[in-house]
Amino acid sequence: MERVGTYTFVMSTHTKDQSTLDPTAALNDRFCAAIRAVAPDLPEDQVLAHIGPSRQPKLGDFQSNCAMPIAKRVGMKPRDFASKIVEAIDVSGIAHPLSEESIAGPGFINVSLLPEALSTALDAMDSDQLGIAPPTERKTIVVDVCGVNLAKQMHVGHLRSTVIGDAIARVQERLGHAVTRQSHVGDWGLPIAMVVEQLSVMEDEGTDVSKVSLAELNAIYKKVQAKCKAESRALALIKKVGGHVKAEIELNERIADANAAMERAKARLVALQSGDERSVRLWQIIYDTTMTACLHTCDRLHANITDEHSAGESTYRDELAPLVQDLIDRGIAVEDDGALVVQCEGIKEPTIIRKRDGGFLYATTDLAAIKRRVGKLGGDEIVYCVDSRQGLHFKQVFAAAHKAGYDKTADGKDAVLVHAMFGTILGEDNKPLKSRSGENLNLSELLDEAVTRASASVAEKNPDMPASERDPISEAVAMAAVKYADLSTERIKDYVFSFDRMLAFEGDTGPYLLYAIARIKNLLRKATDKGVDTDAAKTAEFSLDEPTERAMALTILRYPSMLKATGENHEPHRLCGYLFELASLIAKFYEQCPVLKDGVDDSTRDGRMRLSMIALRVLEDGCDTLGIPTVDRM
RNA sequence: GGUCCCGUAGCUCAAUUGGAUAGAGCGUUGGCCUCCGAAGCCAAAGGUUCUGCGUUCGAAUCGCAGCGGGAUCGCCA
Repeated sequence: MERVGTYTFVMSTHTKDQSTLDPTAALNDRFCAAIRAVAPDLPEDQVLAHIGPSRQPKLGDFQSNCAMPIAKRVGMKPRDFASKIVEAIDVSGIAHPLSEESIAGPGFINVSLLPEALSTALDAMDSDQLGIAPPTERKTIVVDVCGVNLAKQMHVGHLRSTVIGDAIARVQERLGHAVTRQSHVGDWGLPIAMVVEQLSVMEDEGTDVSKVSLAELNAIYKKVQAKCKAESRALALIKKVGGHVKAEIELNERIADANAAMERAKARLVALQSGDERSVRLWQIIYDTTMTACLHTCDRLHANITDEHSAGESTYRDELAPLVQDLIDRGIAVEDDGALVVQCEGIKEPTIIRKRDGGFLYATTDLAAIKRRVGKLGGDEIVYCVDSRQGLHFKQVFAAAHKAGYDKTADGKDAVLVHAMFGTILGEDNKPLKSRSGENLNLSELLDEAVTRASASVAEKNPDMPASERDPISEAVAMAAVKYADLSTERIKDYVFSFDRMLAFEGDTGPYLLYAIARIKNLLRKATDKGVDTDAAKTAEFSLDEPTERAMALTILRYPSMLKATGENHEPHRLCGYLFELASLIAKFYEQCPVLKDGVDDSTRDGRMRLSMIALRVLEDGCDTLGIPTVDRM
């Protein structure tokens, strides 16, 4: 076994290792051997074959770009070097023999697979794992997802963290890593204390606060938030400009009210944090009400986020003081203008971990979270799927954690800390998506509208379908549409939310993927109805004569490396793009390569059925890996 | 002002991590349903990849400068 370039493979031909049957790995093997023969003095770490799918399908199935970089190293012209490679290489059993005609442009070497190599590779991939081998090194990856706040309904801002975060986690799971999701619930700050305070007032007035809904809590949250917000800036302005005395008195009264409310909230926070029984009971009501609704929405979104993944800020409460003390003791945290801060190299802004009044902050909790995630949870890599606006915050926290050594894993390595940031969801006006009144858009209402729209389309396409069958389909189609729209663009970019586009059911959308799946499933049902032995087709010889069939086969073979690339930088949009490409090929195949129609001989029929079945499985596996629900018919 | 992110077809987005003639979808124009689902397929038109310089066999991609847009910058979370 040796590791060359980016591929690990086995030389022996008699073992049934899947990697030997993967044409990319096999070609890599042969090219590297040829490179060594032509340039024996080349250092081993520069023996790179650069094999990839062909950029020009007319010229071949694969290409090697090895000639250009290596030719320079050995002082040859790229085309001359390519000629030597073509002369020296042995591609027997894999590809058509190479010649001068295989070389194009500055030195690209085009390779066309032998039909039997293609079907052998497909055959090797036709297993439960679809060609995805266990990782050479199984890592523990902690993914920070969702992150709702207590007493607040989920809004569009939580959509991306939940959908992308879950997809990132699923991809790593699919690649064979141990994944732990963590939802950093905002359950411990002053805002929550304000709501607790308000609930206690309501309870005193005779309200049964255990029956308060999340919507009501949300309203209370907004109300108390506004109440406590001192309008000192406005007052200063009036004083400066010289406003009416009456207005000034009125404003002063409001500020006094606000200050009083703030004082009560602070007192309540102290009571809550010191374990006051009534405060804790009221807090628990808020927690349960919020989380029940949140987890329901996650479930609806097919995001695998459950109670066990919730790790609220409150769970760190006993860890904060010792952590801060540790940082003081080791001289990592220093006092600055009354506050306690950590200064990190290369970052001008200090990370504040304790306020002048002794209170802890967002960064303090996140430091404790890193410590727990690396230490107790054993994370080798911690991925934060959080809004890009928190870029500086995570840069600071990561640097501070590193300075303190909280990122040291059990075997002494530094855990990889990644902020997998995402952009804002915009409205059609290119501004952050808000409701007409300027508030955050409620997520479950947004999903409801998607379902309503999907349902109308499903009903239109299937007038005779009973509602009992239509409803779950509409739900799945709507979620697929919303999720695909969120996942299919580069996550760092903002994107414009458009029901019309994502649910138009045309083109590059979630429903298009579902449609491709539904059509093949229908085809297989039809086959069974016609009395075709579908089990026999599962082991039939693949039909690969048509260009579309070959293209499908080559695309299917790319699945494992595509998944790997998706996991590398946590970029679900790569997998989306691939699945759309595969679905497009399926649609083309469906038009051009009849399976059950008259005039198709049995072996072609079975060979096409087998190709369809494996394509279907890749598509379903891909959707599942992204957390996109699928349907049998639509 | 400092820092970070973004700038690709009329619109919304890709581009296998530096590779060949920059690709899709929507929209536009024109074809294809007595034939496995037309939520589909085929074809056409549409580009100075914001600008300039640089790095090299080769740049949308890397570097520098500028322009335009967004975010963020000590006691909220």
